[in-house]
Amino acid sequence: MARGHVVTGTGLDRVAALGAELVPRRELWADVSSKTARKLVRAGVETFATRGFHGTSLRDIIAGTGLSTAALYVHFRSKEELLFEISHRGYTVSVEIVDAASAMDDPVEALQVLMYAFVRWQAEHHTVARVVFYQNDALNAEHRDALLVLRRDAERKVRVLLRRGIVAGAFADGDVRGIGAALLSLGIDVARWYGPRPSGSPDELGRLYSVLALRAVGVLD
Amino acid sequence: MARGHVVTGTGLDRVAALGAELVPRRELWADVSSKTARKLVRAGVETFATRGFHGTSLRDIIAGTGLSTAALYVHFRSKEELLFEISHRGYTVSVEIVDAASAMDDPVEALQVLMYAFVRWQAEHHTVARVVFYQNDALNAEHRDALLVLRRDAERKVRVLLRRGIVAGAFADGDVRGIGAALLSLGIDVARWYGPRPSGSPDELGRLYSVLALRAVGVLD
DNA sequence: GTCTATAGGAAGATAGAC
DNA sequence: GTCTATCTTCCTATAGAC
Repeated sequence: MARGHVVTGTGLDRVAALGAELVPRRELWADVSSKTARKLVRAGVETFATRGFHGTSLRDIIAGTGLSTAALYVHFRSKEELLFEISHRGYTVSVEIVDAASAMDDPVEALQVLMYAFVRWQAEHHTVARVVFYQNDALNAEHRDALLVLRRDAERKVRVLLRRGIVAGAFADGDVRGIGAALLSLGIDVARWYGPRPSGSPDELGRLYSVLALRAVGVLD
Repeated sequence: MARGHVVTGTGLDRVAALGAELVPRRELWADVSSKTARKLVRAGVETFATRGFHGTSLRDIIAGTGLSTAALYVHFRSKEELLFEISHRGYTVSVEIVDAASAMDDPVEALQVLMYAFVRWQAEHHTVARVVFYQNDALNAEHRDALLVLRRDAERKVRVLLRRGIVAGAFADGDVRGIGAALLSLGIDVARWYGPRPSGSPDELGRLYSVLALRAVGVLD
């Protein structure tokens, strides 16, 4: 590539190292109440991701778990609540990544690390992410609203970071709302297309997207 | 903004004018065989977009059309075929936009016009686009494969354009496959978030994204 | 081409035994 | 906490009259 430190890679190793720290390594479903509930959550993720919430029956979910459909109701109030459990966890992770990256001093580095960590997580957990970001319409109003709060929070924090970069003279002045939305959009959409035969590893994708993020904000180098 | 002709807007009016010509103005469902079939297609678009294919019943579709569920089977072999009719049209439009833009001489202008036209179409027809790009899993294997051919075609043509820009010395050398995917990803995802209360008009969004496309390829200016 | 009526099956959720 | 059995509702698709 041609343009300065943005793409020569020296900085990218550092971004990848810092970003990798922000990607939660703890078992994703550690907070789920019981072992059986976790089994159902994992089965729900797989089936919801491939057939969608409405395309998935209880019998699809329990297939392979050795459980009955009735067992689900011991651990969740409904099929919809199982979906919410999954979605809420995903949104929480996203907000945590945005928070941790935003806490960094240098806005340039913060933006790169944010994008790297988010995209890497989306790629590594693309099955989970597909459910988290593409099945919101199947939730009831209360649950949908709860996630909307988290989403708005993440969006706002990205805009704050962008403004910080502009004030610091690191990013070009511009449409903060539009560019912020585009950056998150880019990251979320990874879950849609990143499939079983991906064109690059989560790390490689994170590196590329961290560069694209800098270019999008018109980093002045 | 700060960096040269890319963002100062002089060129953007020209991009918008050229791009607007590529956005099909013909009635989207003009090719659908009969008036009643068109009515069903339109109803299908609305319901599939809000509740998804599997979340939509035949009774949801026909509600408000004055037709019965049986009427649908006169015009389509199944609910799935109705979805395919919609999806196929959307993919066709996308390929047409990519084709028309790719035919332009200057790769910089071609890329901008491509992004402008595609994003503007996605925003203007976000209801249709939601169905086209987010319900493919509900199609049968044969229909899914037919769309995959069109999708691959569009992806390949975008990569050809990117390489043309690199060879011409207009774009920075780089990860053509990854950046091409990211550009399409950015455009497609508009359909997911562009809702009833959008933050900008389709034209404004197209302009912004045409600038982001240039930045993504590292236009050397 | 449209309707009413319905077949035939699968859906989400619950009852009650263990 | 888990099961089997089942309730009730809703689903896609078809039959047959007009």
